[in-house]
Amino acid sequence: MTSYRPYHHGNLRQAVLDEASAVVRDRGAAELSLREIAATIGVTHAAPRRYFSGRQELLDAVAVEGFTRLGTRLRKASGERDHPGRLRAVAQAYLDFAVAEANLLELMFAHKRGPGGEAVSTSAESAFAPILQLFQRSEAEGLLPDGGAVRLSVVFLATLQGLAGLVNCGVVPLDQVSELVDEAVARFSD
Amino acid sequence: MTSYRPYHHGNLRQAVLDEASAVVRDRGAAELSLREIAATIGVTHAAPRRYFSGRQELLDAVAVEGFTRLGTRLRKASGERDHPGRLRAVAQAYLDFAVAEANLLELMFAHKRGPGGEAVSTSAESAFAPILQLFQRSEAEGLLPDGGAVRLSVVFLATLQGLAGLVNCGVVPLDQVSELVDEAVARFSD
DNA sequence: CCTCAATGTATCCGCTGGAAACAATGTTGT
DNA sequence: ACAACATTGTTTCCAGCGGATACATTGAGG
Repeated sequence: MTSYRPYHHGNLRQAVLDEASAVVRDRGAAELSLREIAATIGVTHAAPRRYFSGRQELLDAVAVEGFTRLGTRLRKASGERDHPGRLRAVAQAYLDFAVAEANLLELMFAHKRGPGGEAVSTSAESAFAPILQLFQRSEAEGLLPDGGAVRLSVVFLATLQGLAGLVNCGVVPLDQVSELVDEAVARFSD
Repeated sequence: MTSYRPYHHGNLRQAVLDEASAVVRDRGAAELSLREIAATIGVTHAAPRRYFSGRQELLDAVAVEGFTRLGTRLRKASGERDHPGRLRAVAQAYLDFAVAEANLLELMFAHKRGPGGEAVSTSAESAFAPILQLFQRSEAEGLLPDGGAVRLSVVFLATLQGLAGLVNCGVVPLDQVSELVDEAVARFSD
């Protein structure tokens, strides 16, 4: 007997978002097709439009979800005892995420965004907050020269994101990540 | 009198490549359409296929051209006298390029590549060679602690590329780039 | 001149994002 | 209980895309 499928899905928005995330993870944002996602869920290609006004908006939502998950990981990692330990843990968490979710990271840092793309920017700032707080705390504890915690945190973040990008586009081999992370941490530990 | 258009274009490959570069620069790689490019040049949409077997191959060619231009700029900038000066000049050149060619940079560092994508990787390595040489030279001149010039240069490059990414995706405002570059250079000057 | 390779054209395919009119289903007020 | 309304999914259309193939035009070499 065929399972009965009601006219209303009940949770289409989340189903579409989940499927979109899966497609991005497995094949990248460029391969994402609204029609394919709808077909996978078992719904007409016009149905998802009730929740996402277009392709770009769906991609933005996937990016926001990505930043939320990244932020959670960074926050968990920023609780080590000493300054270099915190940097190391955060850097490791960042690159673990970046390598495991290469396609998602590319989407998250994509230049292009739809109307309402501010949501992506604010979710990005939230995700990066733990890094800023880490430097501010270390500064307050006297583990760092006074002043410029914001600047330092941004440059540190840039280093992590840059490493992630170089790894994911093939310039840096995976087996060198660990020693490069060590070098990066050393640059921000004095 | 209407200019006579011969059956054979004479330089179609270059014309397609130039137009593709212009589209990427102005609207981003995602907006690039083979048909539109062909129409702009005044040729059938199937004609460019004689030179680029598909869309991805054309994008790869645009990326290679981008790395070539970036490499030229970096090489020119790496001729300053002292180590911090060289870092500063290279960093400035990198971010100038990144900001002016945001869409192109995104394509250059894109995860996805077609068959024959090794050409992109090798052109990237060539472009980055000046940065590696810069650190090796500084090390040889005793301006840097011995060992790890390769690691240092990769992490420095990552910092630059990361800053570029953060600026281009809107996380870092343009008017903070200069002071962030200073901070980054300071991290690699001891 | 004739042949042949190179280059551009014409035409077809399936797929995509998007828009609009329509149908089925819940919900709410009386 | 029932009518009016809002929500949600369907159907049907469109133009554009990348790609493939068969064909026409051109130029180069024997």
